[in-house]
Amino acid sequence: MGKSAGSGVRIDDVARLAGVSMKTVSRVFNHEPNVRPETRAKVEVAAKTLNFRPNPSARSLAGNRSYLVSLVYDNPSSSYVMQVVSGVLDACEAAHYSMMMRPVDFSSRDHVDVLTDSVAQYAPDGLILTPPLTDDVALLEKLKSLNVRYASISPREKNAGIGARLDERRAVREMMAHIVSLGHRRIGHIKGHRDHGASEWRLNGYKDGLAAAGIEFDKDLVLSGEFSFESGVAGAETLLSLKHPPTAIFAANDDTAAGVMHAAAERGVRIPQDLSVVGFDDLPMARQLWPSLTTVRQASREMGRIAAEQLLLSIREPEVAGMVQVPYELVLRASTGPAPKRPARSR
Amino acid sequence: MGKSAGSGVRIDDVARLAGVSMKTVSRVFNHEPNVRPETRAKVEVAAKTLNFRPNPSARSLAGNRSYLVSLVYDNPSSSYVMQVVSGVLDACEAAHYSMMMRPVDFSSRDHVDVLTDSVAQYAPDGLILTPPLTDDVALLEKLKSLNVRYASISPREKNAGIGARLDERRAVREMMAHIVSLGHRRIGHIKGHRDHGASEWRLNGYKDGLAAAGIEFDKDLVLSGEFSFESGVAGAETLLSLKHPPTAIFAANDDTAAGVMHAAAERGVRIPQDLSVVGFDDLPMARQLWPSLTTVRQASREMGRIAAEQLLLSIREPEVAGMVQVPYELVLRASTGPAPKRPARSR
DNA sequence: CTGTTAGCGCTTTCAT
DNA sequence: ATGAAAGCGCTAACAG
Repeated sequence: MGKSAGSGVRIDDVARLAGVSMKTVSRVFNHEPNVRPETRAKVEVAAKTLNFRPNPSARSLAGNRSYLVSLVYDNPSSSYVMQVVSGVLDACEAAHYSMMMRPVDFSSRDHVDVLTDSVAQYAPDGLILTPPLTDDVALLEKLKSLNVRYASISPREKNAGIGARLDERRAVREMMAHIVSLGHRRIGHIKGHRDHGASEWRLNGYKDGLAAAGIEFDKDLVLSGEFSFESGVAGAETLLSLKHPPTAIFAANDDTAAGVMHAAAERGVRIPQDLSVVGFDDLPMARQLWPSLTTVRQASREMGRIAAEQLLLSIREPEVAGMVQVPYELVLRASTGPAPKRPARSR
Repeated sequence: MGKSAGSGVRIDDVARLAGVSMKTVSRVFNHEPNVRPETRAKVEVAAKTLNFRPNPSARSLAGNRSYLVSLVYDNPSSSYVMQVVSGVLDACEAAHYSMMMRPVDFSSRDHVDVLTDSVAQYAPDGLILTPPLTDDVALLEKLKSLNVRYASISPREKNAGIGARLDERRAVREMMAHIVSLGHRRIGHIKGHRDHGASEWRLNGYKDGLAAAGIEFDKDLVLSGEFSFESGVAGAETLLSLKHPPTAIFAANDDTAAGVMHAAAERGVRIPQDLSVVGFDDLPMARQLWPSLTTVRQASREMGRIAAEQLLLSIREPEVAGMVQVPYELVLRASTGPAPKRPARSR
């Protein structure tokens, strides 16, 4: 009950059993060089026999590092974050690190202080930043000045550093090619939240897709949004009320696409007969919508794992850590179909 | 960069400035009694001036406790867990504790060992258990034998202990009364996962509701499920294929309800004109389905916070901590309506 | 009510 | 390649 060590086994017990010094055991457990393989083996056997587990507090105190990674996120209810959590945990467990959760309200004025305090208090060995915190220049400056290491998931190009990203622009361009191949020429887009780099990449992918098909960009078909269900509803209502409404809508993410489908259903616009809808993310809900949603799969767990791996790697070998490209995948489901002869009309 | 203490201020710096001993500072920071109010004030001023933050590792090591709470959960992608996370963090921050995430695969054979290992390694001062781990008798026994404290969220009656729960049976009974008041007499139910106490409570609430309305229980209208979208689809397909299909379906949770709506849409069964659908949980998606889902709101964040509070309370005053009832709320939306003259039929 | 002393279990530094 | 001793920053046990 709250005993600091689960088992009462300490490092000198292991040392005694293995017939070496404490320091040697320590070396083995920290993967330090300068230990003869046979010595290492002896120690490992002894440790296993006694079921030794180094006490994290003692380790941190003596070693002056916390073996702690802090996952910094903004949206506290999203299932996206849970995916990332799983990935970060995967990496941490493998490296005998632990992870703490650090929610931070991006829109609040003092969010930099909140994070700074948290860093001061827990002294994590590094942070994992998720969007849009990855692009908060004030925050990044602060972290640099404090010499706090961090890895980013899907940061904007200019803030790259180390972490994991995905070529969203290219993914969307490919998806657009698919839509075009179904015969669509009037394709609407509802943008993501302006704080997110993803919004820009996806918009650019949309433009690329139009250009590749020789379709002129029509600003009336592009509406602002914020990655939310509500903005999908609002955007779809506007688009479907146009004199020449689009026959397909690319929503900046799955939540927005769900909103589009909601609005369409309410007006009696059939999907995909009257209107094709595309999202981005491939949340679990994408399969569950009716009709199921065509979207781009973003492997968030994978990205969490990779970002954490790069972070931990950067502690040992700062030079080799970097920004890793993660593959995407187009998931074609039932919300897309051939362009109708006549554009969508409310009934 | 991974310095153990954010600021280099230590307890004896504070002691010196306040003109007291280290131990007195320690007393103040741990809310121990036997400190004169004015001494306490002096210390607090000094600490604030120096911006002192106790080093967690040193605290844990010397105090033989970790100031750590472990959140144990099974479903690693659910947004339910994220809600609970937020609540637990709220409580932990207030008490200067930290939280670790401990995913555990309930269906895996060695999940008790996984958890035991985690406890041995990190020595959390307590665990927060979420369903269905709350009712894993082997696990609970193990924890008791190891003297590991825990609080449970929505455990079965017999495993109660301390934590937070909600009167789900009564909530469902009330919801059933609402459905009955709309004129429905043939009401189907798709059950939850059999490992979860919630499945039983919700089934019992369903039966209570029928009994209260003088409707005879019909076992053909009750199907097994597992809290998943898929089981909602399957259940609805069976129910809607019945010779006398129900005019309303109470799904054991929102995911299942989403599946029911999906299956209904596919068959051209209109909601709520032909079929009323009810869920349980009030996930964000409940608002986003079309039509929006009538359901029971379960305040998961609140429950997480309360469970953590009770856990922390039980460390200081084991006698006063207990199982706290959290209120529910019926959320009536668009998926329920008057019973049709004739039962739902596929078109 | 307050202070002194002796560790907590590990890693560091510096020898060897 | 290995070891001995000296702490890391805090709290427990005991004094006063």
